[in-house]
Amino acid sequence: MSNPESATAPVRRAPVPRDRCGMALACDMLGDRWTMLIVREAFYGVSRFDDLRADLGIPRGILSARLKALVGSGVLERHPYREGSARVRHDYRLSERGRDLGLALIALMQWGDRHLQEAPSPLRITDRRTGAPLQVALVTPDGRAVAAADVDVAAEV
Amino acid sequence: MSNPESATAPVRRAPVPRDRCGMALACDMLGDRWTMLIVREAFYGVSRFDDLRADLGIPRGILSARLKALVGSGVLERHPYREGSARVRHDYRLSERGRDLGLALIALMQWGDRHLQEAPSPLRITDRRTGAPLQVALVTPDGRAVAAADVDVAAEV
DNA sequence: TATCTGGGTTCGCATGTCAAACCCAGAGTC
DNA sequence: GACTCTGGGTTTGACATGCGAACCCAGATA
Repeated sequence: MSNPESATAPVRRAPVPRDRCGMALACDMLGDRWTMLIVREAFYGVSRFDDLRADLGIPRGILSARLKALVGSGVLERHPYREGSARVRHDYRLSERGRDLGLALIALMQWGDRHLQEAPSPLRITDRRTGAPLQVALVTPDGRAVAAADVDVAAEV
Repeated sequence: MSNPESATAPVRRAPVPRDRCGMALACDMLGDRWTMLIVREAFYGVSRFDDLRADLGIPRGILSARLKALVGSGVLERHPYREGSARVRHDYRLSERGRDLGLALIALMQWGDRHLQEAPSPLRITDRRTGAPLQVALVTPDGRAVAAADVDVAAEV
């Protein structure tokens, strides 16, 4: 990514205002200690209140509030289900919008695996057809990966 | 991404424990209201305490603490600089590790741009050689993008 | 000597987080 | 038809963290 070390004038302001930057908006929505972890669980398929609670060790009140927010912002959907003759209950599953977050989560995971961990993660992300391991990268519209050195980031005027 | 809608037994536990999941570790490090936004500013090249403060509207004490943590975890580096004859000061710039977070940030940005915003972001991420717009995707080792439907996610035993 | 500026630290109050206790609907049980 | 169990919550009150405003400090400038 273009990051001139040269001693030009320092950047004083982000080129994109916060309220028009998708990343900043995403951070506002996902940026707290639990929300990302809840989405991660949902991504793994954990969908029930008590399972989430047990798996994450999150307080009930916080989990309740975060789930409400995630449903409200369309990342999770609340689905009714019944198990045998039990009464109807609800679980929380990724919506289309939530599933689309997968790439960002994987990118974060691969970064964490590279930099924050000694042992490699036990999670394998592969091409279903060939079994080849997959990595997050920037690609051109015809699907070719581009080296970091060839990536240009610039704000439109 | 493989997300079976079928009525199989629900997943009760994440397949990867939190202390061995790069994503969870990354969330522990970056998961609060400000840290990601600070990294975003650094990514844009904003590097000085007061510029960060003005741009983000973050309280001084919090900014100071977050910068310390980010330097401590090796995402930012504190560099001395001097401007003209002024005394030596310090600014905060992405380290190699921090620069490597770029992909995850871009993934998050593109998700936010797609789902959280009406107007497209003014930020253009392009191939320096051809000018083609770039997108985050999963690629095989030889650099070919793989469609989401062909991606398989599974934990090793 | 006084002042300005970048880069902080220190305050006291407001807000958020937490664990534990409580609630509640319906199914099974006696 | 009272009792209890279970999933999925809400309430409560102590504690931690966040916040803005005020203060500090070093060196350059006036």
